[in-house]
Amino acid sequence: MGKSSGYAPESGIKRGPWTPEEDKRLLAYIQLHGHRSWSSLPQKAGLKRCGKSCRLRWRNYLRPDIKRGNFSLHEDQTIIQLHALLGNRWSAIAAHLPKRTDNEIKNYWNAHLKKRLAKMGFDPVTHKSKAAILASANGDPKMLQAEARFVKESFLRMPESAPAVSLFDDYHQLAPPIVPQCLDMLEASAWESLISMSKSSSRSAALTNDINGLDHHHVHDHGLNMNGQDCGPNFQVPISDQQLSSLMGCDEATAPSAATGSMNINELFGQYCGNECSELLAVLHHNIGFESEDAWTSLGKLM
DNA sequence: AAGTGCGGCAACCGCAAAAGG
DNA sequence: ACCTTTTGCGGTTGCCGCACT
Repeated sequence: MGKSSGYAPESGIKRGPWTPEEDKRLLAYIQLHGHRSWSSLPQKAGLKRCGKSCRLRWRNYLRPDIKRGNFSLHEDQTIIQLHALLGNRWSAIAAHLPKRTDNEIKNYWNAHLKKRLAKMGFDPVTHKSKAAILASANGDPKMLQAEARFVKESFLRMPESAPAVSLFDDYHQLAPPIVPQCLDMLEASAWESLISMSKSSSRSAALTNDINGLDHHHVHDHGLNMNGQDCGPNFQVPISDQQLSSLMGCDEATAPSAATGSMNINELFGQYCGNECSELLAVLHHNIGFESEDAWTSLGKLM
């Protein structure tokens, strides 16, 4: 494993996978003496490893307070949120996920979450929808304006659900004073797409001004219909088959039909996320907080 | 059953920051 | 204040096992 494995006779230092015997020795030594100096530890413990390797093995595998195995939905959510805030600062992210190592989180991100976000049409680096990035690249002033407003709103938003451990104890030390208590990029990206889609709809031209005047909190809290009127959580958004197909990145012919020209918001998320993202849909459900279970039941049928 | 391709994960490397002399 | 050593972090690599042909 690793870049170079096996025994390096010239230095007497062993590399590669750890054997159970080595694990046992390392564990026994640390339990007895602690690990004050990794550089001298291998010799004292009778291991033909470098201190760095011993430290890594302890940190990522042998430590007693390590949870291994599948990540929970809540952990997924926390990682995505923290990554949106902190980027690839795995140790900082791991600090907020008890019993998970930075290495494990990094691997999990690269192997699973990154791909899942990409599949949903979000850029895993910026956590923005690819449609918005494209519009930004094209310099669409309306989109840029909307995006700026959206980011601002996201940052000013107060939390509805706390992450596994309060991340802002540390975060306050790194960031300017005005920071979000909980920035949910998933939600933000989803609403961003939704709003920009509504704004670009030919059928909703008359609404554009109305929607321009609304932020996603308003939408979240009240919902709005095609006329920009509050109408509860089951509000409809205008969407054409063409828009839906472009959103989903497939042919109009193969995309699910929007049929009536407007979709229930929950159905829209179902279409948008695809049928393979039930977990993320559940996260969205949790964060966005729709009260209508019926809508989510119908969404379940979609999947 | 054997071969091949791919994804997941453990472990390594290089660099930077912190600590110690 | 400077140099050396140690520790910590993020990126990358390569083995292993599973799925597919």
